[in-house]
Amino acid sequence: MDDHLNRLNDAQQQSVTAPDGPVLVVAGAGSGKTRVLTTRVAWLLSEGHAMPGEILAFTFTNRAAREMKQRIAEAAGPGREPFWIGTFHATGLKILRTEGEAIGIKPGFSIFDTDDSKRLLKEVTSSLGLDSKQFNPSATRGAISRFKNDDQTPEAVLQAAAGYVDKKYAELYAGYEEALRRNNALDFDDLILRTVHLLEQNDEIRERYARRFRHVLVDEFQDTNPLQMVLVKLLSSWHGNLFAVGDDDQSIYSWRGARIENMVDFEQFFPGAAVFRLEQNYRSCGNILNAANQVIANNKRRKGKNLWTNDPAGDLLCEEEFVDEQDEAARVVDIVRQETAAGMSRGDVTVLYRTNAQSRALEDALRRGRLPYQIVGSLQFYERKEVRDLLAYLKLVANPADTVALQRVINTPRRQIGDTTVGRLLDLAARYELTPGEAAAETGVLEEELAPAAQRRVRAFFDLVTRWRSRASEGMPVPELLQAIVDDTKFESHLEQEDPTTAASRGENVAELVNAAAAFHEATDGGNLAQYLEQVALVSDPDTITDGQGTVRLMTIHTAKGLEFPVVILTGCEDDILPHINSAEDEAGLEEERRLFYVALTRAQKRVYLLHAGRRRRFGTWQEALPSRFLREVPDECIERRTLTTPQETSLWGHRPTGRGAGHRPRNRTAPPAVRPDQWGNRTAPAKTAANGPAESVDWQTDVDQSRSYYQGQVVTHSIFGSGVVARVEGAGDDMLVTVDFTESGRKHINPRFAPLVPLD
DNA sequence: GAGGTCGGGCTTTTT
DNA sequence: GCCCGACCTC
Repeated sequence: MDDHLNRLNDAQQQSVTAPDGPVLVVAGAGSGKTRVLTTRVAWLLSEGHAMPGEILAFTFTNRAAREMKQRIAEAAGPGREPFWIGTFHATGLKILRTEGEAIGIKPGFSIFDTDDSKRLLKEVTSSLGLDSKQFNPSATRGAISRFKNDDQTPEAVLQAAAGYVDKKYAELYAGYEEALRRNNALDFDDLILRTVHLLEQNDEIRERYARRFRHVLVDEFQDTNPLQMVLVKLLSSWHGNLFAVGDDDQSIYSWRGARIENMVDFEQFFPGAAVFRLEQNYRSCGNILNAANQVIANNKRRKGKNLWTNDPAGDLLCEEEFVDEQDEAARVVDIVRQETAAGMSRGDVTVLYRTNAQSRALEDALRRGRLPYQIVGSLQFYERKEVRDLLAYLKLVANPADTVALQRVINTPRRQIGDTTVGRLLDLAARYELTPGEAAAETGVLEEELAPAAQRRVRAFFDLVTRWRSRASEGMPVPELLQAIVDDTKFESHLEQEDPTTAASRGENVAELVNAAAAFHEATDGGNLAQYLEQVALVSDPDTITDGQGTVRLMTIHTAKGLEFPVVILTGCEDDILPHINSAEDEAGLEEERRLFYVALTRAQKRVYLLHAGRRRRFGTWQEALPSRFLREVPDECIERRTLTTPQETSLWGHRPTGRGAGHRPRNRTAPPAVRPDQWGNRTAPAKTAANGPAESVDWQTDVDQSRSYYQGQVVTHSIFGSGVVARVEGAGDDMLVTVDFTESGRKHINPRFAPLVPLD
């Protein structure tokens, strides 16, 4: 243990060994936050302050929980890791599974994810006679989520309702709660909300848990919402030992109800709290840290801190401007090649963006460039239709009351059971207060509304479900059950029939799902169906990040929080994207966007590229874009700026603000860049060598000379776009812009300095 | 009940 | 520019 303590700096040591009572550790980016948390737990254990079962730790992702467990095991020895380390949602669920009946939650309940909730809400909306366009389920779900996170009941919302819309939201909320109850389901927010209610309403249970947890620890405290705060208070109420770690500068979830005040006003919430500050950064080189510090200093609502490092200044940051998002994406491919040629592995390079929609152009370019990549988030494995369909079968097996799952699968694959039949079936079930399966099993019920053929088909379907259900209760392992469902439903031929072109890859996803279930079965030593579904419901994007060294990773800035990478490429550094157009109007929104930019910068250890384009496709139409205002907040001495602005180009894509860029250009023009000219000169050879070897290196000066020789009608190749004909050459030297009509990709504007154009003689 | 076509809306971030 | 849902026809 001493060994572990001695490796910490003073501030870290003091935090780790803080005496009982409330403790807040303000931990800047890269200041060893996780290390302090894990060492604190190991220290509590080794000093005899707590047994493993008496420690409760909250994280925001399963990945963080896993990492924490692992590190504690290293520090405290195997078998000593606490049992209660998990996300707020997983911990709430764990308590509800054992104690939920005290507040009327029936065993075997389902967890509804966002998609399930929206489907359910859609039904509720139309049953209230409302238009689901005006009250679209996404927006309604968001509103209900906010109500729940503020611990407001439907009745309270109704009382506070000012106008028509608010009143309808209250009705929808009430209807949605009722529908959840009928489906014996809880949504994400319920996992915390209901746990809070359970503990508030039941003195015995609250006391039992609060006494058990001698020490409660919370990671990413700046992201807690009011409800989570209440939960933390309840569970730490007996011993009063709360150890919270966070960074107000990294609070980026206010839209999800997070209250930065929980952290900023910590000492008011917990009088007598000890506060420690970690300001030494061990992650980023000096220039990156300097840039991040200067940017975040523009925020007014913060506790204020200044991160410092012993590390050298390192490379300058690079700002680069492109004509459009495709050029930007082509440059990303270029950078990856450059970095790998310089000794990085592809997994060391991470591409970040503000919105998921931006990933498309990047993916296209990476695919064309034959660079293996991994998208973390957006269309995740568990969001694919075929996967969700099969999971819905499992959900229905586990919870007969789950009508959302039922409607998903009753006619997938086709069973001649259409919307009319399903509607009648659900009506009957509701009328008799039975589950649809029970209604089908009852003699005489289906007969009331359904034609004989429909009765037969519905019964045949529930016969299948009942068979699977009894196998599950006999203890059939989840992977085998899943395989039985795939076989019994002839799922593979259903895929084939639905779309032959995608059947093969979707079939692989099915196989992958069975594999994943088998992995679960092994890892959990024969975990049951309910446990499997829980685990699947609570996976989040960051949980799926692998350490695969061979793939470039792409993700949103939100997803990247808490991670670090040697090289970060932040794309779309443009006003209306970062800061996002929907957040830029008020000061609070703008400050959160700035924190987002700050989070992106502070992920990087060695190098940062900040890319932006002059225009971008949005909803199929081009949209002009200006460089992000945050770029101007990065001090000139730590960044190398490469912008495209020349008079000629101004005419190319219409009105550009005059004067912008004038300050940067002389730096570029008068001399080769101050840093890494070798890297800027690196050029990737066209496709054939690019795929199998390191990039061919060309001297900077030679490259500039070579770039003078483009002429109209010349045939050239480009590593991404293939071959094409030069249509126009504008500018010269560093500012040259060549318009090329590519055979496959159409017209593109290329700056040969950024993207290699090789003449074909 | 199935399969096709058409039009509208979508893109902020997610446990 | 794409996806989903509404609507239409067989």
